Amino acid sequence: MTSQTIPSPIRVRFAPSPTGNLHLGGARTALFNFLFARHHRGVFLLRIEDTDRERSTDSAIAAILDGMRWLDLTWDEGPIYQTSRLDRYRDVALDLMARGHAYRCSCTPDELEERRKEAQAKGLPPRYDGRCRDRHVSPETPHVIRFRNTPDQIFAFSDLIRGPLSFDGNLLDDLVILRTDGMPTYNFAVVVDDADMKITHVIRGDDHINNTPRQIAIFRALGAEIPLFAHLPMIFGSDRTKLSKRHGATSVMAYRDMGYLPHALANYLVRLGWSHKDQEIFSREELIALFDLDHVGSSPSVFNPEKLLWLNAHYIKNSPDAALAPLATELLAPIEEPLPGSSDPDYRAHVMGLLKGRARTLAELAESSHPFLDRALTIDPAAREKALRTDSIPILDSLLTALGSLQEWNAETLKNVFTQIGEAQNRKLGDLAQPVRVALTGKTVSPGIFDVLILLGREVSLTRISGALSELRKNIMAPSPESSSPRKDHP
RNA sequence: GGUCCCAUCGUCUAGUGGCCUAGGACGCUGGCCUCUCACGCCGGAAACACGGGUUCGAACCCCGUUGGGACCA
Repeated sequence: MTSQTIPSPIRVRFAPSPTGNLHLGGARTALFNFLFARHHRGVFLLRIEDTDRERSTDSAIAAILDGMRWLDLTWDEGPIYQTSRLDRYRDVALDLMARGHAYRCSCTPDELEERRKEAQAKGLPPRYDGRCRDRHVSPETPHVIRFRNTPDQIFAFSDLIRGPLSFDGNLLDDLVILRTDGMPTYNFAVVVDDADMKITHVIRGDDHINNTPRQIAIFRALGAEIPLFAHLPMIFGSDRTKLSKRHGATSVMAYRDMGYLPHALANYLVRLGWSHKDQEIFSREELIALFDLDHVGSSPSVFNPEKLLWLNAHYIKNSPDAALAPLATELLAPIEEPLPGSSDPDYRAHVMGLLKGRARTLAELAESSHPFLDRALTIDPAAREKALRTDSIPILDSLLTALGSLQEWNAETLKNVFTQIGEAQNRKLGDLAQPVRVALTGKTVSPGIFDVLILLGREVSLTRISGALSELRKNIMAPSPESSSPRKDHP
């Protein structure tokens, strides 16, 4: 709403519960908060909501921080741990009680459960009946502290994404704010924190929409400034239910391990819900310059791994070769015997330059670079079947001889050799290139054949071609099966 | 069950009453390029959930229906 004044400076927060990895939905919420803060030159703070001691773990905290760092979502304040603020929650609860906004309740869980069942049996909503509201409960008896809900209140607010929303306060019951063990409940801790931390905009998942009226009630009782709310729609899996492991990897770090670039993921995530005209590709700077809440949509979106893959391929293609090399190296399968010179950064960058155009992930990039780094070559059986057949013997044989006597090993001389032999044997370039490609790389797919020959160099190229040749000849000598029958295994 | 949210191609979305015989992107698909695979380029199929209003005019505003979803229990 343009009529609302935007407080300045803007302060936002990302407040995950450390019960698992940073997942895609959380990452997008963090990203939106981050971009909003940067765009408005505000403050982005990170708060760890770890009051659920049963489910919170240190490893989850570490995983969330790792995910945030990997995505380069730097926070300005925090991480602030709710468990370090327990005294504060208790003080506020006591203060609320002193001012009549809260009261002690000694109803036991069993009693509550029994009354809930009764109410349901009578067709009544299963709410707390307010039994302890005006009863004196001594601080010595085990008790919780409940918030005293004021009747006949209307909770109306204008969601920055959805517009005006209103809730009937009579439907709210007296929620517990402090448990028997002194731990604050979720809605209470959030409000105390947001008030204390002077949060101006609460940007969070819309699974919290129904919590908002209760939270506003507490803000009011506290006499605190009520922040503006922006509820982001959910991210669904392909079956339009909440994204979960069933839909594939959901943790941000799993995408790193699969060879995704952090900015590719960020670019993908930001377009889930937010848009800027027809633009799909955004640099980080553009995102900060362009992002705002007014173009965030209100309907849920379905996670589409194919599009993420496309974006990742785009960013790989546009990354500097030298930057790619160390990233791909992390995902590289073990090398048996390094090719001479293959650890040289310039050589590695050169390999990346030739391969990055056809890789969609860093993992694919690593996989396709293996033949250029390891002397030991694994030939893909399907590739062998397709391109290394008996009729490629004369081709490889002449090529080997001609290449072996070459004075200069460069694109021009290599091309000449292929052209001459092609003409002599009445074969097209493709007929020659494919067997050579498989002999050199073990795959039917590779960069241009002359690029491969040059990259590998004379010695390795000739060795691999003659290796393939003798392998073929061995097969033809053996009591060979028909060409259509399964290939014999090689020792 | 109660409360709340949502609804444009399969998917992400543009669209804020006339510019819409609805645009872009992923995916799919036909072709070009070509030593393979990609990239790139050119083309194609593909959507305003339904019904009522409001209006000279509705994808856009209102109501309802249907369908999804979330939260609480």
